[in-house]
Order: sequence, then C-alpha cells, then structure tokens
Amino acid sequence: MQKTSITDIAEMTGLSTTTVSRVLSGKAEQYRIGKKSQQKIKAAAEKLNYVPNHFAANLRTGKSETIALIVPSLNNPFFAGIASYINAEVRKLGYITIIADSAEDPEIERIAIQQLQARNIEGLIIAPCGIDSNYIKQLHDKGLPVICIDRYFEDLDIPYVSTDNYHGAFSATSHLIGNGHKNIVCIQGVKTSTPNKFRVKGFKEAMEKANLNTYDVVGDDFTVQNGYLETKLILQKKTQPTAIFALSNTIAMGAIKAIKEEGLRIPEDISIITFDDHPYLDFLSTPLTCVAQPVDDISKIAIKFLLTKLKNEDEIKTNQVLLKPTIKFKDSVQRI
Amino acid sequence: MQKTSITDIAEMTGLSTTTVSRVLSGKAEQYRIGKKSQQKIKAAAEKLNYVPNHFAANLRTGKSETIALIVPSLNNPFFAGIASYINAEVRKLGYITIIADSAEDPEIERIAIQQLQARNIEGLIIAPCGIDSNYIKQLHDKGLPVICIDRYFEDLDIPYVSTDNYHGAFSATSHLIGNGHKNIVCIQGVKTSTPNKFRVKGFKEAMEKANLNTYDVVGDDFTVQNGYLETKLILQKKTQPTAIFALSNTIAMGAIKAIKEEGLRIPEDISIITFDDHPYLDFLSTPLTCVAQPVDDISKIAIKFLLTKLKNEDEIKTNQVLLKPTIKFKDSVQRI
DNA sequence: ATTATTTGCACAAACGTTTGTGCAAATAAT
DNA sequence: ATTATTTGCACAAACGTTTGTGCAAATAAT
Repeated sequence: MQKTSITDIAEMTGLSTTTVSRVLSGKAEQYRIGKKSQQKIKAAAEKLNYVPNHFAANLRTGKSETIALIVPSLNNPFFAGIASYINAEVRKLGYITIIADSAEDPEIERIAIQQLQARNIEGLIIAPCGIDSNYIKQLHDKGLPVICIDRYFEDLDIPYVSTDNYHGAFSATSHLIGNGHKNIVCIQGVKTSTPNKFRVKGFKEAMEKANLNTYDVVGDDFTVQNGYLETKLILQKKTQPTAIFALSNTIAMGAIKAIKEEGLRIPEDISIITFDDHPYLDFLSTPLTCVAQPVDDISKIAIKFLLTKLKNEDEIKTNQVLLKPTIKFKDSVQRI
Repeated sequence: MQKTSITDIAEMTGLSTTTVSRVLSGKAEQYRIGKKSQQKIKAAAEKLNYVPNHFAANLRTGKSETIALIVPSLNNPFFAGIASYINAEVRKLGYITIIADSAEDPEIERIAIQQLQARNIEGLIIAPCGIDSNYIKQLHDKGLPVICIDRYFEDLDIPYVSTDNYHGAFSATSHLIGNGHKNIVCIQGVKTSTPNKFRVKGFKEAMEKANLNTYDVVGDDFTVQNGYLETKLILQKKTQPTAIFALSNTIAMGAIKAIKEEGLRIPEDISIITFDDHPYLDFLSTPLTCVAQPVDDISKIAIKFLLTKLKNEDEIKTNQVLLKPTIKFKDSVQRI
C-alpha cells in the first residue's frame, strides 16, 4: 500500500516539497506561491490520490488534533450517549476522538491514559473511575488540558462539568415524599464516585428534612445486575418500601426486572424514580419518572472548554461547572 | 508540556538512543544489550516519566496500530453495541479503534475515510452507508485490510460478515403466519442497504410461499421516527394489519409509540416482531419477539479477520460470512 | 601469545512533514 | 540605466523514533 507523499508530488511537478507542502496546507497565499504552481500541485495531488501523513505532520508540529474520552462503561447508556455526542461534535471541529472504556478499573484507566499520551492527545475528557487523582493531576499539571465530566475530584482544581447531583436527588426524593411516601429505599451505584456521593447526600437530607430518619441506602454499582439483586432483597423484607429511588437508569432497569418477577406493578404496588433519562424509558410498561441529566450540555461544555484551551483563547475563569438537572414526570410515582 | 524523549534518557544514562530504543521496545535480548544498561535505562525511563511517541515510531515503522470503525449511526443501539464491543476487543490486542459515524451520509463517510487514512489506519471495519463502493474498493485494492459488517456489496469481493438477513426475515414472517396472521405490514429501513434488501426479500418470499400475495412494505429509514410515522399511517387504514414486522429495533420503538398513542395493546390488538435484540426489549410493556443478530460474533469475526491479515498469517479463504440469527420468542405475537 | 568469537554498544540514515531563512529573477521606482 | 522592491520559490534542519551495519573491547579457543 505505497502511499504517495509530498515528495512524489514535488517530483511530478518539478517543484520543491516546501512549495508543495505550503500549497497543500493552504498556506499558498501566505508564502506567495504562484497561481500556476498552485494549480499544478493540486492537480498532481488529485491525480496521485494524495492523503497527507498526519503522523509526520504531527511529529513536526506537535499537533495531533486528537482528544481522548475515557468513560467507566460504554455499556451504560448515559456514557454511550456522551461518547456518541462528543465523537460527532469533536469531528466537526476537525479533531478526532479516541474513546476508551475503563470498565470501572483504575488500572485499565491508567494504562489507557498512557496509551493515549503516546498518541499525543491534545486534550482529555474523562469520567474518572478511581478515587486516586494522582496521575490525572499530573497530566493537568504538565499542561495537558483535562476536564472531568460526571465524576470529578472535589479537592482539586481540575476543571469539571457535571450535573448538580445533590440538587437532583433532593428534588426527586422530595417528589416522592410529597406524594406521601415515607418508606423509601435508595439503590446507589459506585460508592466512591462523586455523583453517587452527592445523590445519596441529597436523598438523605431530603428524607431528614421531612423527619423521615430511618431509610436504607443499598447497593454499590451502576449496573443492571446491582439494581436487580438489591431490589430482590428489598422485596424480601417484611415491611416493603413504597418507593425506590434508583441512582442510575441501569439500576432502574434491574429494579424493574426484579419487580416484574415478583409480580408487582409499578406504580400501584411500588413507585420508582430514577436518575438519567433515556429514549427507551418512554417505552417501558410504565414510563419512568426520572432526573434527566443535561447530557448534551455537559458534553458541549467539556468540548468547548478543551477547544478554547487548545486555541489559547482568553483564559477561562470558571472551570468547575454544575448543571441543573430536570425532573421528568411520568407514570411511575403513585400518590399514596 | 515538554515530553521526555529517548534522547533525554540517552543523555541521562550516557548511552545512545539506539540502545535506549532497543531496551524500551523490548528488543534488548535480540541486540544483546547488557543487563546493567538495561536497568539504567529502565530506571531513567521510569524517573523521567517517559511515554513513547507513537507518531514518531509510526513514521519510522509504518505501523499505526490503529484500526477504524465507521458505522452509519451510533444512535442506533445495534451499531452502538458493535462499536462498544469492537472498541474494547481491539484495545485488548494492543490496537486502538477510531470510531466514526457517517450519519447515513456517503459524503461524510468519504471524508471520514480520508481523515482516517491520514492517520495511517491499518485496517477498516465499515458498515457502508452508500451504494457507491468505489472508494472502499480502492482502499481494498490498495491493500488496506477492509471488512464490511452488516452492510456489504454483493457484487464485489470485499470481505464481509453479516447476519443471514434473508433467513431471519423469512423465519420471523413464517412465525407470524404460523400464528394465523395474514395481513402483515413490513416497515423497512434504508432501502438500498443490503440487510434491508434481504430482509424484505425474506418477508416477501415467506408471504408468497403462504399464498399471501397482498402485503405492504413501507418506510425508508432505520429510525424511531420512521417507525412511528409509518405505524401512524398504517393504523389509519380501513383494514388494519394484525401484525407488524419491524426491520430494526429503532423502527419497532417508533411503532410501539404510535400503537400506544392510538390506545392499542400489544399483542391483543396488534402483534409485532422486530429485527435486533436489545437488553431493553425485555423491559418494555410487552417484551418484543425479535430476530436477534449475533452482534458479538460479527464483531469478533471482523476483528479476527483484520488482525490475521495484519499479522500476515496464512491467507484466509472464506472471507464472506453470513451468520444465522436466532428468533427470541417473547410476548408480542398473538395467535389468532 | 596469537587468532577467532562473542558481547555490547554507537553511527547514521530514514520515515513524511513543516518552517525559518535566504536568494535569484522579475518587476517597479527613480 | 541604475537601484529598490516584490515575487516565487528552494535549502536545510528538525520533530522522535527504529534499524542495518560496523566496530571496538572482552572473552574464548588454539
């Protein structure tokens, strides 16, 4: 697969590689290359099917025009949506995204970061899976533009954009309470993750504000299976809760499965409210009331942040952003 | 962000870049580098936080260790699943995947291919969106390993791996007919795509084999909206069909939405069967009977094909593969 | 003690770009 | 007709690797 290089075009046109390079990279005017030469070069490039060697250019310029996205799980529709959106948007800007899935494993994440560094990424969007911020901080300190999404490090000044999880959870819980629910179980995800911590905090404080001081927070993973197992356990209990607050849509899916298996109905027998929206939620037996995160906005802000950093436009001041979620009321919460 | 290079390590250890390179790329034994030198180099690399410059290496070796995946729409869960799977598997093999979404637009696809070529991809997995196979054939002829998935070109010898769509559609239709359905409408996707053509063919032949010679095939896109609109139209008709055959899960989602809006029940009022499986299908009000494509197998075979080509292992003979789908019987088909 | 072999490494070129600089030739200004 | 300016381009170095080759120094064989 012998590729044609700038040298081939130089030979064909009798011009130098310098001139060819300048024409092909759109700097013809700047360097005053004659019209005729420009045309000859373009014609030759066309004819030889020239495709620039990005790696060679990058080696010279240091610009890879590549950004990286690392998420804990592409199987989670929330992250899949983000990945798809970022991938498309970044491409529009002439950059390329390399997507990595850390599978909630900090070691995989670390290796992925190394691989990505080797590919000279110019920026990193990451939903970090670990609590160890060390190597991410290193990147940031080295000057690589980094922005955390969804999950972040509270104590560091690494930029992030995420949902106001506390607020969302507080509102959702209050909605349940407002509908007469007193016995509510919260099924959580990865305990150490920032979103989870704030969601649990919001849940607890809403409960306590309503003087409901005995409640359960169970589970430990943002997966369907975790939602399923925990719900199974919940439904075994003598005094069943009247409502479940699932801290992700994957957890909610698991919960629904368990509830169906036990022959219970939503919301007649048990109410449910979940974090994350998803197109499919509307097609469920009972459309789920949910705390919708502004996925597109999160993605957009992350990209914008990176790009302005890359283009060295004026310093961005506020680089820690929390976006308000919106509660979408559907049919899964029963007034009791 | 001054990165450390092999030269820095050479200076630090007092050895040459040659030696450093050989140690760091695991060729120390081959070139008989002394143990002490090896250790010094490794220590220095560690200390200086050395990350190899992949681009420079690629420029020298011609190996980018990158493959590309182009799909028509990451919003389609079918392709999202494939993307996620391939991304993970390819990474395990030390390669990296660049994912592109052509948005069903041949022009975007063409540009994406160019961008990817510029990044020296070593292989391409593509679900081509166009009917013009020209530039894909060019790549193939140039020697770039290319494999089509899902969609392919019948008349070319470009390798592909896909589902036996004809068979799947024939079986699904027969299943409906076997349950007493005579008035069945098929909602199709992108008309020119191979899967669609074979699915429609399977549908038609199954109908005709049962002497049901009047049937409708409507629609033109693998989207929720297409499924929604066509179903709306179908339900306006005087003689409503007793069953709908949706040629993708996105189409099925749209159909369900329309059916719900009209206040009809599945399967009591209308049966439905769809192509594509998806975890969410089980959680729908009525779990959908579906023709499940072997997504993981398709991905696996595509990757394996590319990798053996890349490693120049013995020539692969059969490079056009059709995998049998399986029908998953759930609750959306009513015996009438 | 000489010769042959092995060990351990360095030289230098190359991959395909980009870019600062410089210099003829062509044109304009006097 | 001379000088000043502009036009149009080429030279050559550099980015960070890898690799064929060659050559001392160390060791082994005679």
